[in-house]
Amino acid sequence: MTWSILRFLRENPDVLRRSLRRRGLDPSIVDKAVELDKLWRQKVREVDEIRHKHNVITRKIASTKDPEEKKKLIEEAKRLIRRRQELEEELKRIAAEREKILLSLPNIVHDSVPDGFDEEHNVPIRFWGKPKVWRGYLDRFKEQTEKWGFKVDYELIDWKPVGHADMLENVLMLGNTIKAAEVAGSRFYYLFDDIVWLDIALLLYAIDFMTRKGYRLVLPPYMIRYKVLMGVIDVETFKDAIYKIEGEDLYLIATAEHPLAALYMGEEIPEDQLPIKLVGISPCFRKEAGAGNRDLKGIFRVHQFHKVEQFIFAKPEESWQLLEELRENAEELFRGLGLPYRVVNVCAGELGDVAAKKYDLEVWMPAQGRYREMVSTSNCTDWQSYRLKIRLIRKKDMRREYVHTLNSTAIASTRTITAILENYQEPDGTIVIPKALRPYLEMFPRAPKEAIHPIKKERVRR
RNA sequence: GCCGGGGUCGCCUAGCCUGGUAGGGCGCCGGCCUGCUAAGCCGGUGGGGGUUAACCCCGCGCGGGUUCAAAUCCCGCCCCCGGCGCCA
Repeated sequence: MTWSILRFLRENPDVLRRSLRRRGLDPSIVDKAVELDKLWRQKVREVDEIRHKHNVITRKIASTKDPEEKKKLIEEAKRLIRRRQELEEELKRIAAEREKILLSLPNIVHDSVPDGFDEEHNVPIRFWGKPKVWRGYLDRFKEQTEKWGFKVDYELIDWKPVGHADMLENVLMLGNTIKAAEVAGSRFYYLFDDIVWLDIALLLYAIDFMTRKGYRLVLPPYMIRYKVLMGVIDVETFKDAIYKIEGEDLYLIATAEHPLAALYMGEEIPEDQLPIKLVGISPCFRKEAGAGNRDLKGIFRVHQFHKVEQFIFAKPEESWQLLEELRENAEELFRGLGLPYRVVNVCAGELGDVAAKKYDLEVWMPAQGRYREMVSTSNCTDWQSYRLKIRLIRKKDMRREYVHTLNSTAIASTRTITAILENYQEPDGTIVIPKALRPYLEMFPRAPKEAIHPIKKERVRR
């Protein structure tokens, strides 16, 4: 048994208490868990003892010829069973309670994660690019850069860029969320023509990049079972994000991360096969139940989008280095797109139960005057693999350990489109297409090549 | 969806009819032996408890049931293979 949380629970529960406090959660749950684990072990001993007695008698019955003697032994066995059943019932109850509390424990926060309970406390660790800053947002910009001790070169602009939602719907007229709301509800959309090409080109760009890096391309199931879902997410995410298929034990995936993590569930991976690096492509379906009215306009926060996802199964001793690799891959993708970004080290209170550490990559949005999340990169250590029973076998002594799982966005289509709409906007409403995407548009005669132009009123067609 | 066959240790397989401590092969790990990496021999190779020793419990797709005793018999579910039906 090498699940990190259980090990600490028995050997050094203070580590767990500290981790929970840093997340802003009540550490007393650790005491309950320690108590239950002890009680469980004691009950296991009791039950095992009586099972042993019963087994001894049962074996004796098999080898006893004398019918009188046999009858006596069977009576004896029946008596033991009654006693055993009571104890087993008790054990079952305790085991279920223990299991429940163990599975409710969030991952152990890594030492390098900053303190804090909201995104104000996320710590920027790196800035890249030359953001376009509208004069009116200069103070805000400095608040998000210089306050953290970073001197970020920027381009001051006098015109205020149009927001991505207006750009899409009213300037380019290549999106229709009004009709989509009638048809499916808010946070849905119709996209047309050049924006669809852009969506496809972004996905191809990310797939091309990741597979060149040696990541294996995967198209996973878009629906998964409940038990798989519970292996990869916490209860909060479940409530906020997950759509259920009526009448079936199936749930729409919120990200390819979930079916990718489950690719090796219940399996044992020889350590020399690790790390296993995957790049998945899939639609993502999210309820956004906790979002309220945030980002209600446009396609920044929507119920469905396409995403290319990085995923790694790793040996524990390699996972922290691989987290940096995933982050670097995401950064390279966004540098390639020429979108100015910063990377933040997400604070303990904003991590979510699954991750031990998380980086967000946020792109500067000129029309909002804010850096907004485009990518999330997490090391989930053994939190998912314990639940999904994904282990590695050490070559030296055949010992089994839980693998570490890591995931990161490569490109999320609609969100990246919003970033392009604001960052590549010209004063006249033209959107210049990032050079990195052009190879993926060239092959299609009707796809845009260098720019997307505002549609003139008389040509509008929906 | 219906009918039939199947799911046993990392992989392959025996055991199931006829209930009585799950056996063999491969691979892997450790050791022995041989002047060499071959062959051979011995042990180990699922989970849990345990003074981590001895030992014990659990484990044959999952969950129930019958029985002193279930891989084995019965019921439900999941998955795989074949046939029929349906279908892009």
